[in-house]
Amino acid sequence: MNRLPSPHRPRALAPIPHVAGVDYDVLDELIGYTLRRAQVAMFLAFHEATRGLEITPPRFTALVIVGANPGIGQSALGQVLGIARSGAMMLTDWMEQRGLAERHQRPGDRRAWGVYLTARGEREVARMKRRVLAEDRRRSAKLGAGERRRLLALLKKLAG
Amino acid sequence: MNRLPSPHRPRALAPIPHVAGVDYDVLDELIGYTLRRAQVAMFLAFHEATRGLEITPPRFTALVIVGANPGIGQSALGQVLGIARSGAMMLTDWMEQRGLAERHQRPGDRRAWGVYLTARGEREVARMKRRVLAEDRRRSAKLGAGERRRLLALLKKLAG
DNA sequence: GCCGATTGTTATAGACCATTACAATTCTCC
DNA sequence: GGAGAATTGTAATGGTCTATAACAATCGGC
Repeated sequence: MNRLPSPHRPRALAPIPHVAGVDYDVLDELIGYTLRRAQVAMFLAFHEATRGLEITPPRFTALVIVGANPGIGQSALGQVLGIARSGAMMLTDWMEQRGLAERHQRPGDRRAWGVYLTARGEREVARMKRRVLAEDRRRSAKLGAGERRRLLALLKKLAG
Repeated sequence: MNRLPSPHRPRALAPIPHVAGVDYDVLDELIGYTLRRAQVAMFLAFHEATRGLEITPPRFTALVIVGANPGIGQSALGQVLGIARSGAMMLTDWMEQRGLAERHQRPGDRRAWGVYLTARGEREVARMKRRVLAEDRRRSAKLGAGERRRLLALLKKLAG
């Protein structure tokens, strides 16, 4: 089996299969279940693209958001990620320890810190974005370009 | 905030929002990210449908699979769910403790047990299925019937 | 009949994340 | 202008989920 260097192991190393001879009953009519199977499949694409990088989807998302919104506060970061403030803080700690981001005082407010990518962070995030996007496209190449666009639109409509 | 009776708490109580004024950069072009947002949204539908039932998506899936495939072994169950055998066993323990399923010897093989729904399990699972399906449809009603079908097809094609 | 594979099981450990509480600071509004 | 409410980041704690590893019993192929 495909072992990983213990920390930062993904939850699933293999896609959720559709086992032959098994009756899936109502599951195949549920958007929720089908969504999850597709998500696991695409998670593998992400894992492939970031192999050896000690990164996870939340970390990647945090890096991209900080890169595109320099000086964002940790509460706002948590809100965007859909996690609690304490979780956003741990992500920020991680980014800082890796030298990818820094906290800087913000002039207006002495409570809020404001997170910024470092120069090295900018470089690495740009590289990651290229790789993740390429792999996401490659893995979803089972769909044609039109289908891919339509899927994105449907998903966004669903997520509101 | 919306508190729940400590055990069996869902991971996310609120949808992942699209915060106004925030630049999402490449995220909005990633199937993986968009998929996750949609999945969280639909998870809330599930949570709504099973409120007060001490159930989770893996538990529900296990119950449905056992119901539709009586006598399935725990290894096969784990494979269908995409989890390790040990996890399938704990799910089976849970179903048994709740009186929803039972392990029975299977004639051919004295290693494998074979899981079956109890009469009460049959009843409860039927009820759950109705509720979950109804809520899944309700929550995805933002899409028209045709869009919903197309989304299902695209997701299945993606998950392979 | 023996060796490898498979099944269920148990124990352990780690990742992830929410909750709670706290101090510092800012905001509200009278 | 001042008191109380709200917000920010932080730290400590705990719970849930699930994989990993090791084990005994059993089966299958040769």
